[in-house]
Amino acid sequence: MTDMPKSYDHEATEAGWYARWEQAGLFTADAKSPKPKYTICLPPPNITGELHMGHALNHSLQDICSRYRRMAGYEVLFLPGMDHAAIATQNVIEKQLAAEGKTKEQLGREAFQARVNEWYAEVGDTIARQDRILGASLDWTRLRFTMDERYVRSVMTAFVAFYDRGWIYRAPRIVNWCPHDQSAISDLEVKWEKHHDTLYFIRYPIEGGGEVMIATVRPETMLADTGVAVSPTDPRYQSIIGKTAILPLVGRKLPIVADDAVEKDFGTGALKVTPGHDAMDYEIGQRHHLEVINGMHLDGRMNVPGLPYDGMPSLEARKLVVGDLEAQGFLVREEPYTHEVGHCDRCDAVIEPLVSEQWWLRMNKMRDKALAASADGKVRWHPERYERTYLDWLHGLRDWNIGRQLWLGHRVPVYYCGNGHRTVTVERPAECPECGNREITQDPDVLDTWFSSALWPFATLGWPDETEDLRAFYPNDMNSTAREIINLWVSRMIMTGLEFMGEVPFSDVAIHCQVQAADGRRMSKSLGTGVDPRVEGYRRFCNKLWNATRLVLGNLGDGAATPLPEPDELELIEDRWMLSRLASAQREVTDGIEGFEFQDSINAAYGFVWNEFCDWWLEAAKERLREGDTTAQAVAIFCIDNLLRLLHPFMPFVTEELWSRLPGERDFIMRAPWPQDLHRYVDGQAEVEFEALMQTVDEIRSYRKTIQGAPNKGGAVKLSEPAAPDWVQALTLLGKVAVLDDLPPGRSFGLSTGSVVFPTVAAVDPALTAKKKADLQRELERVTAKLENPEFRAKAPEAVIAEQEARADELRAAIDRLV
RNA sequence: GGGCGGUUAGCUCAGUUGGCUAGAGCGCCUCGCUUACACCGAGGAGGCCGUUGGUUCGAAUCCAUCACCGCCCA
Repeated sequence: MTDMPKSYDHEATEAGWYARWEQAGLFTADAKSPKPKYTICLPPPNITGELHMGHALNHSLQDICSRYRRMAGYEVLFLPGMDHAAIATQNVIEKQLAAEGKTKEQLGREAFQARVNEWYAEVGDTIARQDRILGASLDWTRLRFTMDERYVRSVMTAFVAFYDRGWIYRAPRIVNWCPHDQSAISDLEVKWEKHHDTLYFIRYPIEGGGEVMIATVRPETMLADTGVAVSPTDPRYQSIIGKTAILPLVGRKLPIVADDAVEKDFGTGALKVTPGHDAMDYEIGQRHHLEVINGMHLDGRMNVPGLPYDGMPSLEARKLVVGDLEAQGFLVREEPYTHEVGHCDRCDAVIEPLVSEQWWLRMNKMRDKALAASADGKVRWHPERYERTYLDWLHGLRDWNIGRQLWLGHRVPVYYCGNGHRTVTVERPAECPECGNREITQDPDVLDTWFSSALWPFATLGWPDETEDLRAFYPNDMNSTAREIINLWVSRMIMTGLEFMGEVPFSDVAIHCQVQAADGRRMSKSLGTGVDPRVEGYRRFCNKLWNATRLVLGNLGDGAATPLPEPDELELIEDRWMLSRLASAQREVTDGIEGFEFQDSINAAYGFVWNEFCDWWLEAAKERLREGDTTAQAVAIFCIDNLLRLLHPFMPFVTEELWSRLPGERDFIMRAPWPQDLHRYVDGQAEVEFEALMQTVDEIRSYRKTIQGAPNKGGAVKLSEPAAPDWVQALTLLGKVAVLDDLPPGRSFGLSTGSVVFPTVAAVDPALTAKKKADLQRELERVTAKLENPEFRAKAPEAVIAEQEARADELRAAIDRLV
């Protein structure tokens, strides 16, 4: 028969295929190919650990698109890569060191970097292995890492280009400071958490008499206060605007100013202004020319020389400050207070807003281009609603703090000579171009990791060099990402792509749902859910596919070469129906992929294979296959050939394995053309007729089950119309009945196409019949009521009315049959 | 505080422009080891589609309100 095992063994069959694909160079893109190009640059996973289920899903989605496009005739580049993820990696390594009782400072920069390199190598291998297990058809000959020499050069080039445009500048600003990482981080890297704190009410005396009460959750920051602000429309405070308050514990004079930013309803309506340690206060301070005092060191300890709190961690200082305020009579009361506190996304430390010198990138020009590109429809979002997320963020976009004070990352290409001249060049200068001084030092700051990621779609292809790859594969076609990455990454790629390449980096952005897929297996919601059930559903489906193929191959004999008959040569209703359904499945699967509705694709393919090909056609054609009927063989092979190709993007391994077992010379399935030209097999009449047959079979099966202790075969059917030979054959096999002209005695039931008799004396469960009848009658009443409503008749479309009338007739007939 | 999404069968979710007789997979119940598959086949049970209103001949689908959950951004 066949050498195929009885069930599909994933491990045995999958292990070899990836290596064979790779060896055959099937994933290697040819930049010289005359075919149309299709490019996806894989979002580079952070080299911080193994891939998780979100990656698996995302990589799979991109692989589906890549494999589909290859089969559809495109030259596909699916480019793999990894991201150095400076701040995240630094944290990972620091945690490892901490577990060993060490710190990075003890190690020193060089040893730390060596340790990081080891880590990159190890994790990089793991990630690549996982992608191979997943089956992702990535072009490993083009693997990129954001710390590769060439990539670093791209990053430096971009920095210098921005600098030369005058968009990069260094300035003090209030930033989100992570005291643990000792670095500024961007707004997007701050996560907000609810904290239960205390709101302290403190009175500040006013020069010349009186006082003003403020409320704060961070009393220690008052040591850096330089003003008091009230709302200009607050009647309570009109009289004190312009006066001067005296800062308790310190004695500093604080101008009292009026500013719209002050919320009258919060606290006392009077705000202590600490421009050095609060973003909003900083803005108020700018507007009123208040002094900026830096009250904190970069490690989070207080910087208040001359005061007893100097050098204390902030929380300790807070206690002491509150105690002193109380002792000196300035503290009025305390209230419990819940508010949102910023934490570092990477290390969870509480963020301290503070003023620091940073590198900034001016975004307004790039922002405007990105907005225009969106308005012109150059980038399409799937689902569409995410375009708004992108646009909203762009509209409120401010200059980007691209500097970080980390040990890891791309060091900014900014050099200073001994005389203090600044040079910004891709390569380290040997001497100062201005004064010839040879004492050159590089700025210690590194770049935000997203700065380098923003260049991904073209830096991976060799930019700034005009490489063959860059010409062939830019712009990319699709970018697939999780929605929380839209602003961090996608928006920035669009901006840099427009700026440096003059074109959007990709035409479509697919935002995948946050559904988790289990490691190592391609899956979707339609194949079951949850982690284990999913793997389970996928496994079952593979097995079903395996066995359907096994059945066909086991009965093939010598008839394998029979060509598929033309549509008008097909005699049997089930064959015509089957090929018509195949054409329809091809359409749905294709439309689903093209339209970024992958779920629809998978559903269509799954439903076709299981519920149509296996459950109906194979069951009806089994007998013919056993007898060596060459038409049945041809239809079977044709269907399997096509459905394997339709499934290949979703299930690369099992389809490749089964394809290789089909008769004839077989190249790799992933090089086979995508199924097409099936339209001529569409046969609406065959579908209607076969559906009637399926309904008849359903009725027979259902009646059989209502008879207590009924055998699962036997019985006789008489059709009301003269029986066509192909109906007789199909009914006999599917309904397990004899089709006769004269029914024998027995228990008789009405069918929509005739009647059926079972040779039994056993009783029919009366409760079952009664319930069925009641359901039908209730339904009939509803339909009748609708039809008797004159407004329905007057206003509903003709087709709907006709539909309801037909429905009523059907219900009446069904009720009659039950009697 | 602003924005977005979700709330449908025990679980996880589909339901396109309102016409639904509300579906799927898993789970559950009954029957069946029929020579592709028990990783299977057959039959079934199970839902006032989160709340309250509104528009409409007709609402899971449109509008409004509320409730709870989640995410993003301030």
